[in-house]
Amino acid sequence: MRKVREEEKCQSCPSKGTGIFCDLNDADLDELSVHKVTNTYKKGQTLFVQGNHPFGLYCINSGNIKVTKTGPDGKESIVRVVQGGDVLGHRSLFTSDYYSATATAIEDTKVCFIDKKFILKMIEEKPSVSLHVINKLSRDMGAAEAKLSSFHQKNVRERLAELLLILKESHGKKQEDGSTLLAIKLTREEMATMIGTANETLIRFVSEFKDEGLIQQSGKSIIILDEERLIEWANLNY
Amino acid sequence: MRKVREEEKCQSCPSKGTGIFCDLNDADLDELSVHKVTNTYKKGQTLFVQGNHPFGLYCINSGNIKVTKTGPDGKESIVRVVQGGDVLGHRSLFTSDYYSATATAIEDTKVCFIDKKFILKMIEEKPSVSLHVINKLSRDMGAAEAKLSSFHQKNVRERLAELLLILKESHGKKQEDGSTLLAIKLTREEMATMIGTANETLIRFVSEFKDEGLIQQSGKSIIILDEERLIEWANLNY
DNA sequence: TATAAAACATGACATAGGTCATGTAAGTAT
DNA sequence: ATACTTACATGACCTATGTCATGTTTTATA
Repeated sequence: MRKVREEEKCQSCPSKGTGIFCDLNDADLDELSVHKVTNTYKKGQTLFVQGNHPFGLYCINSGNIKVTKTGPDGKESIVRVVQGGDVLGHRSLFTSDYYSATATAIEDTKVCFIDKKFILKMIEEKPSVSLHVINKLSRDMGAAEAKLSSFHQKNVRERLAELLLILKESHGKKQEDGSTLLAIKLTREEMATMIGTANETLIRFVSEFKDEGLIQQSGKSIIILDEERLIEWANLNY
Repeated sequence: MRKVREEEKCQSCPSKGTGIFCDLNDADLDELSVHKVTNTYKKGQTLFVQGNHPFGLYCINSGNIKVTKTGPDGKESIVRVVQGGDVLGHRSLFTSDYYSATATAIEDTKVCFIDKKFILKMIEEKPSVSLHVINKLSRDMGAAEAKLSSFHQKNVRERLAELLLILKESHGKKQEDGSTLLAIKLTREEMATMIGTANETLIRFVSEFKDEGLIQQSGKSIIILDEERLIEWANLNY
């Protein structure tokens, strides 16, 4: 068995408890450790590109990554954001299609890569892994369909409030003063593409929310001050 | 073992070859037959309702079913259409959430119901089943994300062209004269909610497409006359 | 530190498409 | 066959939001 440095073992992965491999025992994790390689990506670097052929699964150790689709005119939309503990590239892997989206690091990230053959073997042999994959896909699918109906049923202001609440769930860090810091650095342009609007429009509403004391900025990040009122504005489904 | 009428066995299901159970052997199918019940739903009847608790998996034998999300104001959006051979209700089942959408028959349908316990056992024991579920979810997810980016990158006319092409893939029946009948009866209202627009707006563009000779109507259904030009108008990603 | 390049911000203006009103056609039930 | 409901269709109008222009601030780079 290949020698794996202690700090590169899956056992010491900070995302160990949350990912699709969280139910594996030590022996299985050892085997997994051997069949993966760990890479780092700096902000702006791409993990894979729309149209290319998949050859394995990405397992995020740390850092945020955006998944974008590029239209025929070159316009980019963020369809999903993944973070430490998530897997990435599973969709195209299991349909053996080309990647239908591009994954780009939005900050420095550490990512493990597991080759296709091994992950498929894992799926076949370890029900817990496939159940976790199904679970992950189901959740992502739920989020995607929720966004879809929002497009039809909500205006930009409501969708922005909703986005901020979603980011709070996924990236929120509670501060001492009770407010919540969104630990993800997105440009306004990027946020705009997440809710399908123009960046000028998004900026206007962000400013409105600031003026109304719902949010505030800390450098590039956003702090949520008044979640209650944000929930009201979001006009959530229930 | 419970007695199952021959015509209710999964072996004689018209969707047998396409669904998530397509790789099972006769013995497994026999067991599955015992653990399911077959129901029929008339047009307009609901299989399950947003907010309710899931207790099993629906496996569509025949007929089209719409999956809708209802907003806080009561407005309905179709997020997906499922047809014979598809499964339904798997998402909420595996996340053990409440149903996040409502499923309604848009024509008379025949549907099998498999209880939760048994389907989870199946997933654990039959890797082929879980792989097919993963595959199905991955495809649905791909479709959902494609729609998401369309919302941002395309206008209503383009989205309508795209919708017609998608329906052609899923429900198209080639005619002798080379045209393609969409074998699904959707109201204009329903089509409108599928692409996130108002029904008046949708009707205008459908009329435009008719005037331009791209499509024609056969009662409630649509016939695609000129796919080539429709593809051009859809402005597809590739 | 200076300079270039992104990102943020705001005003002016244009327009796609939503809303409302009204009418016709086509199913569905009595 | 007649009434009634639901779907389709089209015009008039309005508004949310996209686009363009311009300026400022922040961040990256030489």
